[in-house]
Amino acid sequence: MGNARARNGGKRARVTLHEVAEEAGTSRSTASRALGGHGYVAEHIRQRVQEVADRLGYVPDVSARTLKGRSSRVVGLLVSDLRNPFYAQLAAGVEQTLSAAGYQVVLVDDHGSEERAADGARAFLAMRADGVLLAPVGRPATEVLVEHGTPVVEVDRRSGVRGCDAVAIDSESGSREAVEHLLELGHRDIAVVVDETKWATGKDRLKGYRAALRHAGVPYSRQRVLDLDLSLGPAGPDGGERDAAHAVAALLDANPGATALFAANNVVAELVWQELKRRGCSVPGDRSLVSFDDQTWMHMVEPQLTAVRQPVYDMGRRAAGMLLERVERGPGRTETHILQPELMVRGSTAAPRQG
Amino acid sequence: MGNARARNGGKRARVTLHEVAEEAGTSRSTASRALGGHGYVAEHIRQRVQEVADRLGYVPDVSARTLKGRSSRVVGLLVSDLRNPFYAQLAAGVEQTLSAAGYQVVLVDDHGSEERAADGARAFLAMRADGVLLAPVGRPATEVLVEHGTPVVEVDRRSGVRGCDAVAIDSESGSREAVEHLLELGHRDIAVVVDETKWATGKDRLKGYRAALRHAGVPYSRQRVLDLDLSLGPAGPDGGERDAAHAVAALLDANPGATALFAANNVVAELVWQELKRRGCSVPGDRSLVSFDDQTWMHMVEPQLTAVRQPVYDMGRRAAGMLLERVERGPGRTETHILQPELMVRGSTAAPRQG
DNA sequence: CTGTTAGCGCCTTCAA
DNA sequence: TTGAAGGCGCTAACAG
Repeated sequence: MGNARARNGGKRARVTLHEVAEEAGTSRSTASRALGGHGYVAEHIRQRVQEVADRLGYVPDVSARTLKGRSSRVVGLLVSDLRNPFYAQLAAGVEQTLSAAGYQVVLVDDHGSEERAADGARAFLAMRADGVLLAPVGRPATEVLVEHGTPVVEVDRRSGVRGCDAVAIDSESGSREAVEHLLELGHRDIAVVVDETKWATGKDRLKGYRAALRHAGVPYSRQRVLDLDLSLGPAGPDGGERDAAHAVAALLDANPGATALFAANNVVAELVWQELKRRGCSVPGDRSLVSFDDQTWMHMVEPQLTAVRQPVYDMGRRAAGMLLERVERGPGRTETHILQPELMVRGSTAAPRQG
Repeated sequence: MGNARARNGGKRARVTLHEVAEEAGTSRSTASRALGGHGYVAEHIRQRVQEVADRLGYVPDVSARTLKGRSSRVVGLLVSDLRNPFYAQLAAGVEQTLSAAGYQVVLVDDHGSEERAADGARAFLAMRADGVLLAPVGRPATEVLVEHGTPVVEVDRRSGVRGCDAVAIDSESGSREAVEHLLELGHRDIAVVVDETKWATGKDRLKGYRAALRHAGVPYSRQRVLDLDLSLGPAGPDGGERDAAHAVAALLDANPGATALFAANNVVAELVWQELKRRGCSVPGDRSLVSFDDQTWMHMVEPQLTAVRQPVYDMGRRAAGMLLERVERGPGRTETHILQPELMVRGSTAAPRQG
């Protein structure tokens, strides 16, 4: 079936609508209508054309279609690190919704680099993407797209650029809840490891941490805060991870009295967990640990980690859905959907020893 | 910078080469040459055109370029489940290599469905993708592509379709090594959980298991084999997982004497591990466990899992590299690269109790 | 109901 | 060194 004649080593010209029409004995327009299902076409003609197309293995050329002015049926997706399960789940959700709607997903991984993100945005523009979903790293990418009138939905993070929709998780309340849980258990000296506090989710998570402390009347101390910059670290393989591990160790050394730790994302949580394990620190005996973002390993380790669960896959689906709506409906009031995370209390948190 | 005049709510026509040429006072051809850097153009003209293009926020239209006959600079990537860290890593490696070479990656997740894979393949064809990377699910997808002369590199699995390159991990020797490790420890009753033995990697992994047994003179029994079909399970969320968990439980019940378990991929390993934990079975005390495919959680749990490590990210990079070569060089003898996995012996395997 | 015509935006001969 | 012309494959008017 579909025996496209495979000649001269597979580099033969593709079957075009012209050939299908010729073979079916009609004009190209008629053939186009027949295959596209628009306009009037005699049923027997429609069938004949369809049959010829199948026999010849005809596949319409989207570039021609796109050029002609219709939509490209392409959506760009820009994430920061596919190896991070968070982004993988996000991408999976996005792909799911988009492919169900007949869109193609063009994937770009910016590795946390603003320039790569902007390059990706330009590539989407060049492809005439109908819309773009991105977890912003700086403003340029979003700016370029919005300026050119491409619908954008920001996911997880927000660049602050006006004119785009967004879907995010309530980082502040999620982390506040996590820290309040620790406070309720009696912890007063709570250290925190964040990634990129200057903007993005890290900022809000730190805010939530501070809010919880303030609310409980516990003084805030910068010394308890470690701000990593994982995504922007040295390009070398694991170059940044080493440094990060050292930094975590230093944080623990500097805060021997800290009875609890709050890790602001899954990567950071892994680092902290490894370091605690490495130094034989018992959890939750010596220190309690909470993570923001719940990943597989967290409920497989012993003790299981208390974590703030984010509906990541759903967030991806949701964002893709918003984008499709925007693409259909055209410009209008932009919206931001905030999803609520959920604290999963498990074994890694308990009352401090000498509480 | 790049102040593309954002008019009428962002749906204005894009800046075209025509406008750039007009604004710069040249013909379109000259403008094209100036921006493309081909052919003769007076230097001052080139600069002026460039400047105008930047000012107007001109972005060349790839559909037009593609239509004109040049390459689309698009590569298709078809995987079976982005939420599986294996595929996420693979995709990350692919994206890395491809984007560095200036290609765009179109991502399709087929969820293990042959039809969706074939649909994806047709979409790649329609986009005139320069090449496609895929972890095959059945033959149709690869067939369609190869018939139409699109270069294909199969990754991890092989469809058996002739005319495409491939990169895979030596599943048979990897699993053989894993099982030999168990045999050396003194295990004789080794149960195995595989995914999709009928073809794909599961088949080879089972082969490796049998080869190891045969070599050691240990009889093979079908009763010790559980063949799951995770990817083809019911579409519903976790519908398949439930059944799978029960099946694993049944396997354990049916083989109370099994002192060791071999899980043929990371998903299966997770199921097995969960079930062992659920029934309070001590590892490696009561049962040893080895996994094929080493994922993060395996060296975070206690005891750490002995696992066959696959260079997944590298496999992705490698496959993408092969594809680019094939795209450049054109048709020729197809190649298959087999990468060697590595057994990481850790705490989940030990001599059987009454050995 | 069907065919003719006219581009979409770009690049690439071919003349000038 | 530059411009004019043609066409990639498709579709949307508009006649017939």
